[in-house]
Amino acid sequence: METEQEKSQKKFHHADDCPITSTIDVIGGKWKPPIIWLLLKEPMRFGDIHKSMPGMALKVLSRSLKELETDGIIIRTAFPEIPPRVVYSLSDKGESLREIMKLLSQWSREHIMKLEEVA
Amino acid sequence: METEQEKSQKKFHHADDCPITSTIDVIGGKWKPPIIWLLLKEPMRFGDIHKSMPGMALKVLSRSLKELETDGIIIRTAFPEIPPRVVYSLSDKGESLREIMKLLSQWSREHIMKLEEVA
DNA sequence: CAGTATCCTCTTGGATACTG
DNA sequence: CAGTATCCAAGAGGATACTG
Repeated sequence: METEQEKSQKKFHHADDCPITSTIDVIGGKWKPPIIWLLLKEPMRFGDIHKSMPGMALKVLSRSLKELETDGIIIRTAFPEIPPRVVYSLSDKGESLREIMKLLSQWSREHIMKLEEVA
Repeated sequence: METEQEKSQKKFHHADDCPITSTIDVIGGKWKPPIIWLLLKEPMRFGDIHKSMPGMALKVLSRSLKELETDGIIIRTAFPEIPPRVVYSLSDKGESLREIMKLLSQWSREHIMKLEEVA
């Protein structure tokens, strides 16, 4: 009998069709994982996210947030105040990434950070 | 009491320190996931991997394989024959990605492909 | 405060030709 | 067969100045 993995492997012939690639497209890149990771803890304002990521250019943050919003991972809520206040939070779809994020983080601690201790 | 997630979030202030980012660095990019996915099924020769990924440039494949080898994910075995034969297989560390890959693939099927059916 | 606009560099990805 | 070498295009990432 055919396994689940074999079934889904038959589905793709190009990388674009690979189910894993399409997930990486959504959560991949240098800054999206830390952004999701932060928002998994609590909703945050634009400026606070920025402050939490020293080194990330403003443009990169705003583009990342826009893409995550387009992909339905996060929700942007703007309050019509002066000065403006914008809060980003995870959608249900974004929340559903929690287990994956935990696994990715765990794998890193077990397979990457331990090497650094040795080095 | 402090959760596991809170503990590891304290550890990073830059994206480079984010544990999830360092995992994405290893398995991210356009072609690495499909390569790992293929090798999770069985060891494969260079040419066969190439044939399985139409559209991927040779240079990209060889660079990806080299990086995966450097990161300890795959093992390169060259047989001293003419014509040469080189087989790539997963290391234990690569094999340990199986659960993550399954989750990523599953998430895609549940949250991305279903949208395409509607569209 | 929450972004845009501009200009820049570096990496990734890609097509094609060539080699041990 | 299993790659390299070369040249090129596109996008990600980054620093800084500006705006509603």
